[in-house]
Amino acid sequence: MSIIVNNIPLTGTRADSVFDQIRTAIVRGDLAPGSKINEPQLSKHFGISRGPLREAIRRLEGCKLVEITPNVGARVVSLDARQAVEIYEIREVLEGLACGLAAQQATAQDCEQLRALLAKHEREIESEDGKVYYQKEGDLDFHYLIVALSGNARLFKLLCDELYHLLRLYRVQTSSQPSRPAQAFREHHRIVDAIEDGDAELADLLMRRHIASAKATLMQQIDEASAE
Amino acid sequence: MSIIVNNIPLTGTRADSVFDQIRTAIVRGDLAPGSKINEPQLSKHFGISRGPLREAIRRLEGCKLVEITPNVGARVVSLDARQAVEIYEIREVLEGLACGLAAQQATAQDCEQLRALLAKHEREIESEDGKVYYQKEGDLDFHYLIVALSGNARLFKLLCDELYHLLRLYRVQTSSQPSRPAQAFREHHRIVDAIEDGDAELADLLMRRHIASAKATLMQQIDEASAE
DNA sequence: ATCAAGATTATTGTCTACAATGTGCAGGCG
DNA sequence: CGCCTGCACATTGTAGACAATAATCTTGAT
Repeated sequence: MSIIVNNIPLTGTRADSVFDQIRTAIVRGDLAPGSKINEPQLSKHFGISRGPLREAIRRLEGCKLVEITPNVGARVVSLDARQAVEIYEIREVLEGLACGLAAQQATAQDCEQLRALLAKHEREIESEDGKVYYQKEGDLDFHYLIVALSGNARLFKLLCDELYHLLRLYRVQTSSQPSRPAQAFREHHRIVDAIEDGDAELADLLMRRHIASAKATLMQQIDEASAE
Repeated sequence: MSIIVNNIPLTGTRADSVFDQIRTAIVRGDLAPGSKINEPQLSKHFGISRGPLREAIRRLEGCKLVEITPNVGARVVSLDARQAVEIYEIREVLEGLACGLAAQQATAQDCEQLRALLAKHEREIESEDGKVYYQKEGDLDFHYLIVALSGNARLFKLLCDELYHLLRLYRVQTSSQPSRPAQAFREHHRIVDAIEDGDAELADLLMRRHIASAKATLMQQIDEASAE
């Protein structure tokens, strides 16, 4: 008899389930960055023993979401601005690559899907105060889809299973809300244009610029913070 | 009282030690790609219980060196040519980034170190049949140093703790020996030239080309193999 | 003879208990 | 008064035993 959550049967082990739950808790900010992970306490909270919990923690270490010190324990990672910039530098080139590959391989149907996604975002922006919503969820959708279209499975895992979680953690940690949604929306359209044209070089360039903008915004915030 | 091996005190836990040993065994080919990891057997071999061993395996999963199927077990990853190309695509842009950053930040002393490394490689090539040696060890040294000079710690970890191990695994798996050492040597020199000039854009470009050449060689081998 | 169903074995998943290490506090000494 | 020492506690690391699941083998029927 397997447990059912959200109509999805949990096929995995307890360790897998707890891994997911802790990861979500971390990226949502429920577990404060830098806070210590207490094994007896957490195992009691999830109703499992320390064995599977420790396995889950090791997997979280693989995702770079916790840092383990031997004989001391694990702590939730705390990203400073410098590290966030490092991640943006990496993301910039990786998503540029993904976008270029997507431009080479995307079918007409794929492009349609991209357009549909942008249209959906536009409706959301125009209706309710979608500005917050857009960059928070919609932006991610867009980037996910492009990376998926790249056809490079390892690239997808690297970006979607690791880097995006880390960036989300940073945003929650710093309570930074995404800015410039209107401009981002225009940039997204141009990126899709390039993909439709099969212009890999341009798609690469535009995506890099798109992310470089976000990086620049971040670095600007850092400068302002350090100025005062 | 801590155990001493090779004059280096083993500060970590048994799980850490076993993690290192298994990782080495995998990338050296001692554990065949695709082979199943038997927990009772391995734990007996290392003289530890299954608990720490399982933690080590979870960490190996984080490095992408093993794949775990719930209730079935872990297997050493087996990379096919397509996956190797995916890794090269990623490596290409990441090392391009690293090289560009290195060009921006390298001091005169850093450049000296790079030159010294190349000189050492040259001696090794000229003396014994260094052609094999060069690309096998020396090439890695060169790339390690450049990535270190980038100043991006996360990039260093990503490349040196993950991707390089995977590529080494692939080389062992396919028994592919590195080719074109002389050309690679020239390319290395030009890359250092660009770094010395602080020309980030050129350094980025040259490093990308350098790795793209290796990628092309790989893809050519794939084509030849599929042609017959 | 082949396939399927059941039983058996092996392996993974989990739990509990114990050992080893780190942490914090109290008391004594300079 | 401050600092060091040593004990007590908490937490992490490890081991072994048990439960659950998958893999294998046997057996029987068609």
